[in-house]
Amino acid sequence: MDKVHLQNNVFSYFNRLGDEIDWKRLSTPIEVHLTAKSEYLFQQGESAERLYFLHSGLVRYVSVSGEGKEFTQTFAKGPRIIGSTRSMVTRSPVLFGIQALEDSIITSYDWGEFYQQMRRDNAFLECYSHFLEEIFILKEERENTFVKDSAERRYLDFCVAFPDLKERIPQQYIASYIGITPVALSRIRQKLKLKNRL
Amino acid sequence: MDKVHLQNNVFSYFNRLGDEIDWKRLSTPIEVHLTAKSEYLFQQGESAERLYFLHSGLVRYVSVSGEGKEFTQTFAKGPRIIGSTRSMVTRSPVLFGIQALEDSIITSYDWGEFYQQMRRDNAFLECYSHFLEEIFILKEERENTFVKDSAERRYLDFCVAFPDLKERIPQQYIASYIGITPVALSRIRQKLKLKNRL
DNA sequence: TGAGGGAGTTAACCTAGGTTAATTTCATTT
DNA sequence: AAATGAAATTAACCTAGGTTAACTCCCTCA
Repeated sequence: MDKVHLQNNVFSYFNRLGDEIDWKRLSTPIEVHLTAKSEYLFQQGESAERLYFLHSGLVRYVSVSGEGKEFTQTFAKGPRIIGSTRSMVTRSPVLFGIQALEDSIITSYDWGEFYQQMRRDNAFLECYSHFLEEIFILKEERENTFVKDSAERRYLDFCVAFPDLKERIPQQYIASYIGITPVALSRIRQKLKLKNRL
Repeated sequence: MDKVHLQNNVFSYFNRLGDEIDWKRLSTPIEVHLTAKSEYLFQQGESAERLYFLHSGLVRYVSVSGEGKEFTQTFAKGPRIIGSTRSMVTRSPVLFGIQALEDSIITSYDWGEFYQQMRRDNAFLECYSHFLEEIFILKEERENTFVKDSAERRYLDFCVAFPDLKERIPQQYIASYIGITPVALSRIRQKLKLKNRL
């Protein structure tokens, strides 16, 4: 599990989105983070101007409201880029923390350096914009779901979108992902159970 | 108001995000749309794989739920890029229509051709990714607002985010932007009025 | 073995916002 | 000036989900 090997994982992930990236440009050092279950990679409010890559494991993005209520923005399973685009780009504190739900292997680069070194590489930029397109589309879908759908519908959608996660993570996190309390989710599940009995 | 002039508007808008774009690459023809107040540039469900630019005027993005309820995703004032990133990128039907709230001058390019012609230009790609970063960040903020804030809070935020629009557009569209019914918005405004009397 | 302690369930009550419908206000057309 | 009609307000009633709290399962750890 050396750094070279991990770095190659990251490269091949990027290469899947658009090939011929000239990785020789990249000299900024990779950093390794081993984040154990329930620990935080970084906390809300810190500055996390790094490009993180989740090699293996499972995390959630959690943000806490002024009144202290937790809200799960999303879940992410490796292998996958993670982190806060907003914080990287605007050089401002992150609006959410990243918590490991299972032991996770994560690496990171300083985004400022990474971007400066790679931004003249056309293949990289194209790949970066495809990544942005993708996360934008997901956010747009999520916006729609909150406005148009009931909590019950959102729960059913969650079960389709993350079929394996339903068993793997505590129910309260699912509730906070669909934007309701654990109590309300329990009620909904109860109702669904009765409905399917008929 | 000839096409050359309009095209220059679009170019200089892009150039503000990142200069030195080589516009000589671009040969796909620009198209002009004059969309009168309350008319649609395109309707939900159509294919709108074009890069639109709103030169002047005001529009809203409207999507209609299965039950026939309207929801306003956002408002856009010219000059600004408009359209559906999702539809452009995934070549799928748009999930919302664009309706003019005031007479608007809009131009468009076929996105497939535009992108093919410009994608080798580093300055353009960089500028495109900055655009994507920006719209992603806005969506993320909007996601947060729906989960964490009350409708009253969202209304107050709207008034700050679009100070001029409060007077310019019908209240029902504001309601549908913050995700509530016109009746509920009216109630909230009433409550705020009383509160500020004290 | 048994004593926490967190996660989920259930029930009772509360509240924000939805629904329907009546009323008013204002803008446009004739 | 009258007539139409859409937009906003208000009131009465309803419902989804929040809040609090009691109760039950585990699971862990001593």
